[in-house]
Amino acid sequence: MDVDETSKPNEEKLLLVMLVGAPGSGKSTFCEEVMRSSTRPWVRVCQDIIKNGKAGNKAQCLSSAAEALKDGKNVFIDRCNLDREQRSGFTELGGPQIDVHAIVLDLPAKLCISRTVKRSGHEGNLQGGKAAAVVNRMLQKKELPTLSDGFNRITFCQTESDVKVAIDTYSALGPLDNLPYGCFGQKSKEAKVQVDIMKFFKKAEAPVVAESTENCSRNFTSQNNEMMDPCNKDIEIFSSNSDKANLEPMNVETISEGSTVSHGDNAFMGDVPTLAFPSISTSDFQFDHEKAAEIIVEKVAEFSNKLVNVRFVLVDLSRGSKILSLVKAKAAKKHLDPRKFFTHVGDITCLRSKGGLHCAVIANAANWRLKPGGGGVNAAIFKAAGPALESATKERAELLLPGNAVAVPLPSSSPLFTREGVTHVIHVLGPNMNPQRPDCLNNDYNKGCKILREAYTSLFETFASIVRTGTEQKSKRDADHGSEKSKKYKGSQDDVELNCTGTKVVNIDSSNKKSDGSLNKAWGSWAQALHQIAMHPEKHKDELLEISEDVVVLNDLYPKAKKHVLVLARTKGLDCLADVQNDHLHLLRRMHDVGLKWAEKFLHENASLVFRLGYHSAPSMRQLHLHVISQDFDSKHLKNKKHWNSFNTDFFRDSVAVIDEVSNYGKAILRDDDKLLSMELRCHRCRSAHPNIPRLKSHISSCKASFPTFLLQNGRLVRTQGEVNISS
DNA sequence: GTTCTAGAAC
DNA sequence: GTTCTAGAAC
Repeated sequence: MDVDETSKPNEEKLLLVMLVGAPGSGKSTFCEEVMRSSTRPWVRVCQDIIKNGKAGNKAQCLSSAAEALKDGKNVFIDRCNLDREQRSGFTELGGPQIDVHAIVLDLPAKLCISRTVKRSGHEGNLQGGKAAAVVNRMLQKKELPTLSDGFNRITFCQTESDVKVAIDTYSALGPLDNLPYGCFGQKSKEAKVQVDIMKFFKKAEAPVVAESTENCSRNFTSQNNEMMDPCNKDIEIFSSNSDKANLEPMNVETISEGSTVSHGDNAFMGDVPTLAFPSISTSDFQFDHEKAAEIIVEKVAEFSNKLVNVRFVLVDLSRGSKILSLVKAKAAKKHLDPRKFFTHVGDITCLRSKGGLHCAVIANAANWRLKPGGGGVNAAIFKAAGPALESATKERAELLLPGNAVAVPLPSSSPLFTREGVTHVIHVLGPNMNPQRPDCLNNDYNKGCKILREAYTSLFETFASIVRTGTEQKSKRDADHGSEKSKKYKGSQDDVELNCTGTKVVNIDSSNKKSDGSLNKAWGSWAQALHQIAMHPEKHKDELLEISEDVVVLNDLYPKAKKHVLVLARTKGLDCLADVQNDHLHLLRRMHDVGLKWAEKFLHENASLVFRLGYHSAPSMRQLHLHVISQDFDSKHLKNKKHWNSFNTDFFRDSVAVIDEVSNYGKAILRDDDKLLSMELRCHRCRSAHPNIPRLKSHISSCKASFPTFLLQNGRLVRTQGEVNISS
């Protein structure tokens, strides 16, 4: 308790009392209770109704408060006031005859949410699941008031009985009674945002219920509620204020074999999502250690600033490792927070069992084919993880380009999962300087450093995305998935093999087998429209925007955004992305150029649009077509989850990436996975999750967040100049 | 009661 | 791909 002696009793002073709390924390009730029994005259200034019963703004509240005080009334400021900005201005109303108090209703988020969701007809009109999202967002951004903000007295209430006491205190204040100055009500650690919010988002609830026994430790966020908010992940995780990271100090190298991470008094301390990673490219790939160490430290510094509540651990088997000592020295020099980044000597496959260090995510220095074996870390991880990792990897991707990373959720059958608590392995491929291996850069360190930076960026971003995604990445339940899948493609069960409706990521060996169309029986009658147009454009002149020898352009019949056109290849037998081979590179580039031209034309008409060009991994309509689609997704035709996810998950393959992959590997990487299309609905800008399509659409109609980094890279988005893309 | 999803038919 | 609709979710 921090009592200031300067308050004097028995002097007639007015009070300006600011309520601080999320919706549902009981601010209005507080005011009402006090006003009911107080002998002082009170005025409640409520932003939700200040404008003739409608919501007003802060300025109106300020002037209304000032007026009431001038009138000799005591004032409650009944609005959330959760951040400094919201509170600013009100303390200035205080003075010799006016004390300014704050009552912080810091009740459990769960309680606020359930109250807010339940209530109807509240003045702020925050109801239903949306309210849960709002409450969470507010609580994550909250900045508690301090005396230095200009308050004479602050009362913190963390329980309903605290609130009751405060109500009684203020109710009992007669006109001549004054309360002592200072801070009251012990404030413990920052309240955590409620995990229960997930219950408002159906999909997210499912894994918890259905897989709690099987997968309990996969959900590392269960011990870290702050990671769970699906509405505001970016703000939480990419927050730059790191004061939330209540991590215990942990010195570099204090964790070595046999040591145990202390759990301290912070419930989630022991389970801060941690990424263990080996040094990429310095072993078999013979990358220069000095340069690699520089890049590691640079990238860790960058990401540990961006990510709150996560840790990075560089792991190497040997104590005398050159790369470890280089990195340690550079990290110390750069004053990297040893709680967020440290090095560890030990086997990356036994971090918990032998090192006492729980890392939910480990990185693997993979090879481009994502195959086990070889040696070093790759062989060790595949061996330790068992065949489960191999099949799970196959399901996610079949090859990896240098500079890229791919996350693989580890099936619960894997020993790495059960023994070490590893939930994900992130395969990452760096540059290669070893002439014995593919893609040797021949000591071109300009290129090499660039790729290594990309590799770490991709690794850390993938890690961040796993942490953000929390429970949604659940392990594959091996048995039922495949059979389920074949049901979907009626009429084609017998040719599962090669066309783009095949079951999984396309097999590398399969790409050259098909092409004459004879194997392609998967297309229903309704799927032929584009094919017909491509074969006989002259019959469809009215519907077409452009006809040339190799492509035609048309408006999508059911546009999923304000602008949505298709660039349709006219090549016979080229039905989908899976059919694309090296020979089609020229066509792909041409389709991209035509698509760009149209995007630019639309941008000329409406500069606020943003376009993305790409292919569906498994299109519904026959005949290869490139989607050119504006990112507003403002369309009555966007009706269901599949519509959304087909444009906003990895199912959508950016044209630029496809061209890259085909030129490097002769084929495009496909993410033809039902799971992608049924993923929870997330805003493509701020990544917030939404329980259904109408809610999502209402959110995206006003979301102004900038696009996620990966979309800003490599020209994936097409927009008017001045809106800068990150080039990498 | 209304809203929303998801499966079947086309 | 869409439409229709039963029934689940709210």
